[in-house]
Amino acid sequence: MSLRKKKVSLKDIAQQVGVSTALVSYVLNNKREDRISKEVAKKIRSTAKKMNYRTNQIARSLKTNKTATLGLIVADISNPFFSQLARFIEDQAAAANYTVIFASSDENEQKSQNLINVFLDRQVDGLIIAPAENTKPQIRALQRSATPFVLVDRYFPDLKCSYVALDNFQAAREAVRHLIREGNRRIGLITFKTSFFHINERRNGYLSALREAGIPINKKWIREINMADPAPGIKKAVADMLALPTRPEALFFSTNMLYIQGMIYLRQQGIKVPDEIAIVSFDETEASELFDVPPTYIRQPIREMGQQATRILIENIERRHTRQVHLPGELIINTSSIRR
Amino acid sequence: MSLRKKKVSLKDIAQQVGVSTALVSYVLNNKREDRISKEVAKKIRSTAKKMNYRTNQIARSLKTNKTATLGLIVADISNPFFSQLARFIEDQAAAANYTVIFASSDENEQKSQNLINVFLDRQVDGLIIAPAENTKPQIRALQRSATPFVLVDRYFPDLKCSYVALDNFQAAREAVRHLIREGNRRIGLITFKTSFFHINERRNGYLSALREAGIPINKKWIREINMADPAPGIKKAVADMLALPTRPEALFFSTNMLYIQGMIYLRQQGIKVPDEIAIVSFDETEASELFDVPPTYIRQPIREMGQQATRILIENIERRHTRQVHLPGELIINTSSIRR
DNA sequence: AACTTTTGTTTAATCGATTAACCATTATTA
DNA sequence: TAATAATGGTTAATCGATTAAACAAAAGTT
Repeated sequence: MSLRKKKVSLKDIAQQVGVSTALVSYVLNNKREDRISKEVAKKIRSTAKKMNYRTNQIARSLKTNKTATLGLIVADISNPFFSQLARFIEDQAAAANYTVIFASSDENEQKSQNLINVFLDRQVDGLIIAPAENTKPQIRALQRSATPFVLVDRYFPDLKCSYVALDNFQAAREAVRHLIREGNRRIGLITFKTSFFHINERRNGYLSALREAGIPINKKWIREINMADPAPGIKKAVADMLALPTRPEALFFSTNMLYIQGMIYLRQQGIKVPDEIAIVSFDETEASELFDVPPTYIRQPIREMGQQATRILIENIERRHTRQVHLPGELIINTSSIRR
Repeated sequence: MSLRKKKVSLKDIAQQVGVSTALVSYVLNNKREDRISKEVAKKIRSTAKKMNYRTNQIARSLKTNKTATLGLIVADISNPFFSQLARFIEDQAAAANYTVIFASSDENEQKSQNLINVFLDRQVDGLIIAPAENTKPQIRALQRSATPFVLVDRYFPDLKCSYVALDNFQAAREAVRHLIREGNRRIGLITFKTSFFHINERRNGYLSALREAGIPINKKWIREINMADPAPGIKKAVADMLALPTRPEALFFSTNMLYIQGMIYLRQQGIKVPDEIAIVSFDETEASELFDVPPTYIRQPIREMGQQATRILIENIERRHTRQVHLPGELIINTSSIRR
């Protein structure tokens, strides 16, 4: 039930020491060190410490017009990909003396707009955004604002702004090429029905790999799952494919979530991977450990993605320019795609 | 390569409309509505909109001494328990017009102290903290500061401060009572070796349930895993117990992580759950779906935890007082603990 | 001795919004 | 009609830190 204690300000220290606030400010910020007597500096520092002084960042920000804060908006914080990404971004930002404040748009357009506004109101120095679906107009509006930003993981190809993303096309093509090299010709694709560019690039990579190998595209082997309630869709998609007269020998899942749900179903049905069907997917999670076969998958360079996005943003803040980065995925080959 | 545009301020609007900044402020904050002519108010609002004005929260905060921001420090954002918790806290805070800025201490003492400092420097109105191990001194110091805070999930019983946590003792006791009711008498415990009060309460609940049933405690059935690198420890603990001449008929895992790793091992060894060994654990994750038997577990009321913590904090901010809340866990009974 | 530098510090404006107190007008009332 | 109240607004101080510019005193230079 203690009364609210007032925080110590520069003024308090100045009074205590018997100098002006200006001097205190100079000392505590290590400015004009040549012009300040050692003893006074020492005294100021020690009283600041004694009085437990901490800079009021709000006041500093108002004057300097900098907050040393980056805003991070991820699409879904409950997705391990994003929580890892957030962590790397935080670390990289901290190394450059920035704090990250972050929030999740939960793949929701309205929430995304709110968050952008909240962050702008708080005068963040810059934004890192993994944009939710259909938020292109929001990003376009952001371009007209004063605040630097970088997209990450997802982007809009016709929007000229900075971003860091996986080269999804080449990653997916690599994955499917691998399946082809392993002797599979009937290769199914399970992906989301979406306007997301990055997801559709995965499909394009799949198609490209088939075409270059001269394998005809079979529409029955391509299934697009509704994002709203994917679980039953995935089950049905896999079931349908397995029931085809010419069933695929291999499946490419375009996201980890699709893969997990697909595997759960395959296991329920007692279908042996890779003997009856070979599998390649995206990303790793601790869940994969629970299936008996170690998965072949595309590993995204999450750390690098976070680091680059942060670095580019900070560069942007200090000196305006845009930069687009495509990072390569790495195909990690494991049992799930290799038949002996 | 556009030049940084200056943001629109109250002054700009005032000049445009030809009134004082005070008036603009009153209008935009809906204050003194009775004393302001409708037309002027309308004009101010429309020009504000036209000029795309957004309040500079930094300036407002400096004057009002409020940031409308809560700081949330979780122990490990990659843990789904915490990412869910974060989400509920965010929602609840948003409903009360607070923004949450959050960060993860990664169970690291030093990082925790840094984050507390960073948040205090930014003048958050209050803090919600899931404290890392050995951070009691930090929390004690926080008590002496001006900033209200609430602990969540974890707390220090000898520290008189607000917190919201599960009643871990009773939850664990309930779980073990259930195993006893199901006819098990040889019940093993796999837990962490830690100074965390909440984890040790789970052990106490286990002991209490055995005692009240008159079952003697067997130290060989209690294993404490090193938190630093748990996976091999868990494996060994389970293996050792299974190798005992009188092996337990049931196992109580005190955290979800222990449960997952334990199950992986049991599956590898081809041990049937619950026929050969009954299992009860803590928390649910999507991973549980991947084991064939639906788990019996203690469900924590995460939403309520987040909501209450937020509500109590905001109350704290507005009118100082402390409050301790213990929430009950709910035992969800499933196949993993029921032998037919 | 008169002038210039250097040294150590202070003054005061500023960032943008808030808000108590004040000031004109224009009704209203006695 | 004079005093009072209501109406619609403005003035100016303030939050706490930053920083260019000014200033006084001491030290150096010619």
